[in-house]
Amino acid sequence: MNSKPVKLSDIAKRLHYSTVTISKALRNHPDIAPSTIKKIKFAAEEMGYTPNIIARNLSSRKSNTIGVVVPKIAHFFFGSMIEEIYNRALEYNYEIILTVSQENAEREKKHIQTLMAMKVEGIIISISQETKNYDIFKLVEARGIPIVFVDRVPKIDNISIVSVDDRDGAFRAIEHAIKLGYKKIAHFAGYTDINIGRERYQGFVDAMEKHGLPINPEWVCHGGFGERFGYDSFMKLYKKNNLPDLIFTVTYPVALGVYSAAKEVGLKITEDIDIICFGNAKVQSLLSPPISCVNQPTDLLAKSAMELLMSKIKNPELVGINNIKIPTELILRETCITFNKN
Amino acid sequence: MNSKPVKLSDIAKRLHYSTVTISKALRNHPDIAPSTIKKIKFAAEEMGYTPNIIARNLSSRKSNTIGVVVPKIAHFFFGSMIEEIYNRALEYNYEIILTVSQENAEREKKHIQTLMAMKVEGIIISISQETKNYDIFKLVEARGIPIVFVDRVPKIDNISIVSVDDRDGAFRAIEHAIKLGYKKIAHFAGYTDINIGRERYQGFVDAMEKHGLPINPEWVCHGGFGERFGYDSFMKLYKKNNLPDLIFTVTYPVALGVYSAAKEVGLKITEDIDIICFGNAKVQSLLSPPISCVNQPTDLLAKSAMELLMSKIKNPELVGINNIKIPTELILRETCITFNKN
DNA sequence: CTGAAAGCGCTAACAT
DNA sequence: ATGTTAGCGCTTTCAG
Repeated sequence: MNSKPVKLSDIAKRLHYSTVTISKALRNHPDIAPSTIKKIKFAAEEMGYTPNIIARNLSSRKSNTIGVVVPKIAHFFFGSMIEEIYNRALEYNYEIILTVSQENAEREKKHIQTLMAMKVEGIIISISQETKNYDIFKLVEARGIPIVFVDRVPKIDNISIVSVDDRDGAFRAIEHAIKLGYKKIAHFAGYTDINIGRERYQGFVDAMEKHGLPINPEWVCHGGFGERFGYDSFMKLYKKNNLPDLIFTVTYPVALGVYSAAKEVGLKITEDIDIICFGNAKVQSLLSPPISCVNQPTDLLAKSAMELLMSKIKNPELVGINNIKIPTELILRETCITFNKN
Repeated sequence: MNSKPVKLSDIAKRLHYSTVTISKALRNHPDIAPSTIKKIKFAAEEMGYTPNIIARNLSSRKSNTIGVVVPKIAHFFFGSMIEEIYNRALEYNYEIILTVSQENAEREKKHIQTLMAMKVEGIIISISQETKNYDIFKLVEARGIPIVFVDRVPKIDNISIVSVDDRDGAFRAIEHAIKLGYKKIAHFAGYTDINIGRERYQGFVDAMEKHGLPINPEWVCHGGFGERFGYDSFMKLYKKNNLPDLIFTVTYPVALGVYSAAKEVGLKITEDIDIICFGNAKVQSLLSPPISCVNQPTDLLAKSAMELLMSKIKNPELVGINNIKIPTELILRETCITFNKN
């Protein structure tokens, strides 16, 4: 074992061709006669040739690779998006280098630098919840590397964005609740530094204002996008004996946190306190009660992001549409479907 | 914009050093005087130097990269494992190339070939549920590329494996159920071609036999590791009016499918039919009722796999321990905790 | 259709 | 402590 890899020159020697011919034949270059292509491919196969992609990339100045940066993996939303990005990449015949920031701005920056060093041809990124310095993104652009922001995007002009219509989605959820009769509505809002937090909060505000409802500052909580935040926020209000009738959470994990907390203190969701959230998950319908939500189609997000990135890679000059909004959909299950408080 | 990247020679020219000196300085090579290192690093930073990893890898014949192949991403078990692998890689200062087989043997093979072509220094893989031809794995070994199999492993001798003690875990779950009083126990077993299916099934059989319980062939279902399989299997038994008292599912997603199906036909879990599963998920405790399960510590699995792979990379000759069994843990929640049938 | 020459950007080995 | 030489394995001109 440990046979050293066969290279082009080995095949060339064996077949009495030049390495160039072998190289071209293996890539189906029209220069080469079909018959020789067949012969060469056969020999390559037989000899167990594996191309050295590193050498190829260096030589061709093309990596055929795109970089992806996400805050998390073990999270349904990102998991599905990544999966779909991988599926698309396969179609485009591109490799993916996936990196995970773990919601950490510094790691994120380091990953982006690595991706640049690896000469990725483009980047798809969903920024971390704590990213505030956008210099690195500008640097990427300055280097001429196309970058597409998905879902969580920085506030910079003239960048390519693929996102869900957060504001509208939140608005519709809240308006739906208000029409049901809800007035005491809380919003566990995450971070408003970042677009998804900001926009969803805005949608919430829009709906409340449109219907002349006051916003109770104590019921607008900030702090994160994960379960922990949902749990803590709920407990805070609970301990103050200041629970609303309905909680609108900025993400699905936050809602999960609320479920945990409610369960812990013995409060029944729907009867004692109702909930609706932004974001979806397959298991959501198995929660008890199944939660109603604003669905974000991850497949469409991923698909659009890939398409946009590819078109930017193909036509660096072309500007075109660079802010794609994917519509959301209000999925009603068993929460927030009737108002049954006092 | 689109300034072409600065390279070593650019810095060399500016500072009147050779490229070699620059190269060494940037890598903190002891050859270079600390003062020059500082000077060079400063200039590099100022000029916005980014190393070309592709060139570096080609030249040094070392990619500093390890390849990972998993069947799925949007699945709690794999998601957490991947996340942990990424965390570890960061510590070891290695890059990860993650690929997803989507439970497809052909894709898996293609990915492995790509990883080899990318000159990864090692591979961590959890094989697809339909992988039956193991030639490619032998080829990897023959090429001298260390490979570690995690959780889902092929049946080949003398390979490095990190897995949970599936048989024992399943045995304990079933024995627990039997002691509660359960006798009519079904097993939704997935595929027994693959180790996890085979071993868990064996554990089930062991426990049943030990306690002299008959195994009803109609209650041992095969077909997959996902929700669909759980749903379908349940429905099949339901329609035949042949439901057991307890279902033991081979994975967590399969249990999810059972929950869905039971809900759909109006059967209450625990009261009408009870369940326990292999595998865990964060949201599991939020299922209603929270499911009891055999927990597989993903962090430990990932950690051990990385450690094992790293030691194989460092010492290619060294054999040492190459079959690591991680113990499981029976987590009792609200299913399968009392026997309350007729 | 095929091949010879040159070089991608970097690093290892060996001078100096 | 710094530089010279050579080459990683491939692809891109450009000749023939």
